[in-house]
Amino acid sequence: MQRHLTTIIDIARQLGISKSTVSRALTDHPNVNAKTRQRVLELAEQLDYQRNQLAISLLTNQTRTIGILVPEFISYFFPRVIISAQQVLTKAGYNVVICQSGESYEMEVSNAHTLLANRVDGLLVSHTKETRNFDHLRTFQRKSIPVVFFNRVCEDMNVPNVTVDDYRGAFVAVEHLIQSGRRRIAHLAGPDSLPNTRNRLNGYRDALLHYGLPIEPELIISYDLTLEKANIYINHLLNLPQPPDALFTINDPTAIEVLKVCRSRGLHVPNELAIVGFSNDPISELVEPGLTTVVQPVDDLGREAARLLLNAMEGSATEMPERVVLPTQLIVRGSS
Amino acid sequence: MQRHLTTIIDIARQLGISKSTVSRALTDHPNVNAKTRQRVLELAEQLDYQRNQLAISLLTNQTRTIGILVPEFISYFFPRVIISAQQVLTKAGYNVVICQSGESYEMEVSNAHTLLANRVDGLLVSHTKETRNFDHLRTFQRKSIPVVFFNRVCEDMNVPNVTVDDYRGAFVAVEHLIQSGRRRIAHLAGPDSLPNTRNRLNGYRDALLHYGLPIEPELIISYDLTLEKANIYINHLLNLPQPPDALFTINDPTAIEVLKVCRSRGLHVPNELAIVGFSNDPISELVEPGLTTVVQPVDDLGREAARLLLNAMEGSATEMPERVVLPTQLIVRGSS
DNA sequence: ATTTTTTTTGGGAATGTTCCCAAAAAAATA
DNA sequence: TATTTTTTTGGGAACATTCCCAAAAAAAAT
Repeated sequence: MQRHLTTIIDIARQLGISKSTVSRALTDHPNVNAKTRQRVLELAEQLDYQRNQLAISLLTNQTRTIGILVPEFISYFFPRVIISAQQVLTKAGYNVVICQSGESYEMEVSNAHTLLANRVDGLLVSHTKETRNFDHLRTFQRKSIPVVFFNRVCEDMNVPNVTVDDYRGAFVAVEHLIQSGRRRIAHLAGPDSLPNTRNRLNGYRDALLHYGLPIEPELIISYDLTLEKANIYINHLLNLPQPPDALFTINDPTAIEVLKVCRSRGLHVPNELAIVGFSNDPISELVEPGLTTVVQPVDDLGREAARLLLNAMEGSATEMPERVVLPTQLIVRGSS
Repeated sequence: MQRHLTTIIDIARQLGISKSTVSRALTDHPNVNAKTRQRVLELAEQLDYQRNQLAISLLTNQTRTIGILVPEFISYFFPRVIISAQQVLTKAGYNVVICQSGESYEMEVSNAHTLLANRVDGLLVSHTKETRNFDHLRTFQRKSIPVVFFNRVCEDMNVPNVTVDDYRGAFVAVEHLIQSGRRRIAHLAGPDSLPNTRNRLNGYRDALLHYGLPIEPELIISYDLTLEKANIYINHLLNLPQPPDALFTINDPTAIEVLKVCRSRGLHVPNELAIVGFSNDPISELVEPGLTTVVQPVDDLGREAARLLLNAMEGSATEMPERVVLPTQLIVRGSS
């Protein structure tokens, strides 16, 4: 594997000039003779020279690369956020490296180390559902590499973050169910470790309280977001002596799973069971009946996260870290 | 931004030994006193030292990073392929950098340059629908950086590639429609620039020929994969004086779009129009009726692509480049 | 023609690491 | 104790680039 890529020195040698001059010609530095620049540019083109970003990064101590660390990107949510963040960052002249941890804490730590070793200039992160120890991310902070959380945030770390208004989204969703006459509203919640799970749960609780409905512990189940478990719990809820007349789920895939179970049990949606999801996956408008759900502004989320990171990297990081909460919105479809 | 990260030299100085010794201690080199190693390791931990991968890569001329270049990753397909490729590559000790070009040729070229400047050791690529000139990828070849195509391949370039059996998949899909009594089978095809579009089109044609059915040019429409266009063409087909009784589409999202149009026009599926998609998106089993489709072995695709790349990077690249074609399979659901 | 100014060029340090070679220290042998 | 062998250490080159400073060349001014 003795491939040799053209360097600035090769060009200098062939032209009988110094590497400094070549460097200047290649970097649009003013102090270079027009004709010399021309010759350099031509030879560079001819040898298809490609500047070695590694050497430059080593020297300047910045890579102009930012890392994005997400738990997964199969679902619709993260890819969309990443794309919109990437647009902003690319425009600002940064490269983007994406790592996904497959919801595994171990993988997340390993990815964090890789990004650190590769000297990213900043980090955008949404942690796994398993993550409880944030040392691997604090390391970035300690080395003063800006970190911004989005969607899944660690409130203990004193860094900027962007979330959607999970509490309000959940409140409005449950309020809608109550106002359409439901009285036994179950909630299939996510893992307790995630702040947005907790916020949605609080929204659910407060909506019930606000309308004078009892909070029944047997109607609240938190689970690990795997569809197998979802299935078990959905059936468990429907088999209760007093089954719920509505089900509010932590996300749309779960709600779709509920829809499938109802279909297989011959339960009519929404007459016998109303369903409300969360996130407005594209699937939610394709199923029959359409799924009532809470919209998360995915594009804004990515854009804002990128903006906060750029601020932190380029601006003064002394102020109180900015925390953005984006509004959510209920979309009512056939399932409720 | 004068952050200084701990280096091997800081450790050496604090311990009053040379950087060579520190380096040895840190890299598990045998020629180092056990006690010295211990001291180095402890201090490294304490200062949370992180080796600078840039410096190492510069020195060794390999980054142990491989680039994955895809047109998009919103759809289900690419994320899945990437994840399975990533698993293989991670296990082999490589980092993975993912770039998405948003189906834009310009962005693809720019991404290719970035990856080259960052000195990736290998490239996994599925090009955009706009890509007709492959110079930006040939550059890798010229610099003897292994390239492997997957799914969307450039047959002119003499590199390994992995595809699914698009021809056979399409043939079997259309055969199934014919055998269930359809006679006017339309095909909504992808852009001509993509080989898999062409292969699927050939499969469609040959199936018709094989069963003695005429090929009607008015029933074959290629389009650019945007859903807005899909909508227009679907309506166009259904408005024909002699509308089709079946529609075979280039992919599942398109087929779902057909389903939606049928729903809004009150057309019964499959009685009045049978629909067959391609790729077995998870959505396809959630819609009503379930979508008949052709399964692409996404995980195998990623795994094989990674394997071929590892071969090319580590093995002898002299032989004829390997080309893998993975089998497809028809899944019949309610839409046909 | 000489001096001053401007433009253009070259040399060398610096970035953080590994690896080779020589030197020093320690251990083993005579 | 002296010599040989083994273990451990240090010094410096190399990787590709940028940037500073000085030197050379060219142009302008006297």
